[in-house]
Amino acid sequence: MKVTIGNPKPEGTQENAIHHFSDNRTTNHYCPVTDVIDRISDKWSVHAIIMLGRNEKLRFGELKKGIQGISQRMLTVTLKHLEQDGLLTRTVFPQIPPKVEYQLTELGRSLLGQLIQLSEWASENMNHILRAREEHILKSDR
Amino acid sequence: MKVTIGNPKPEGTQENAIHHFSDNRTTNHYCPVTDVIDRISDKWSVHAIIMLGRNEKLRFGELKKGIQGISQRMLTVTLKHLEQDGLLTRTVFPQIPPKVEYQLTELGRSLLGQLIQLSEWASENMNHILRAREEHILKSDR
DNA sequence: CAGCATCCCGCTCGATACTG
DNA sequence: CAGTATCGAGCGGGATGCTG
Repeated sequence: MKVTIGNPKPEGTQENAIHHFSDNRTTNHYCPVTDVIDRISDKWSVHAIIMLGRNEKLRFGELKKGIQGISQRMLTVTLKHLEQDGLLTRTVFPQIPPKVEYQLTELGRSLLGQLIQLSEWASENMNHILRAREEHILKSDR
Repeated sequence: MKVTIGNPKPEGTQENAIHHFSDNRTTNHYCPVTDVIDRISDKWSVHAIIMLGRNEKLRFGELKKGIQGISQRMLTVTLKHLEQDGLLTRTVFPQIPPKVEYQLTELGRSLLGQLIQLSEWASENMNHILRAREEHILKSDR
């Protein structure tokens, strides 16, 4: 597997960490930001990370109960992805009935920090967005 | 339209801005974080915001060229959403041929700041994630 | 309890054609 | 140039049933 990190076509000046990232799948170039966005963009992943941020260790069933509305299938898939990305650990206790515990890694907690930042921004700015939406509805009515 | 901001079921203690947010669509409760995640999670929205963060003002065609791989349809939809949310402004110049300019609002630039944070985190931690993935591949091979 | 396998519906999105 | 309108394939993800 061969990857190139950074901007495929470095046109213009870019002072900060913003890359012009293109789709990782349709091109043979690779960009980190797209990848993280892909993870953040998965609603269930975010839910799972936040749950584990608040509880340290959780079992499969506990996560299922906590993440309201998630299907068993999606929880399985989500946890598998997060484990593959090294964001959480999966510990199996070989006993009957089986017991599996999930826990954020250091990397996972690091990402959690970012999500908290994001949620704080959301809380602070949501009223702006809601107002903008309502104004738009009014505008389209007349 | 009636919305309630915050946690539908305030179980346990939550010290910071993390809400246990449920799906805005399947429930009649509303939570700001889910809404912002929905926006962030839209890959094309992120591309558009970053493009406009680097260029101040852009026309439709310029955005289409800059955001590699986006279809004309999705660009239209994306820009409409972002405008409705008050993240960018759309200025029409009544002339032939028509000319439309898009520009981030203050709110949009504020969100851009968050995205930059995120991209910096991604750049710093991406190698961790990549390594985790490769190790997982090796593990599944044997 | 903690999953995996399968089926299948619905929505997203790309492709295409047309307009002011 | 900057869109709108329509259609159809693809697949994300829910429901269900079965295992160790």
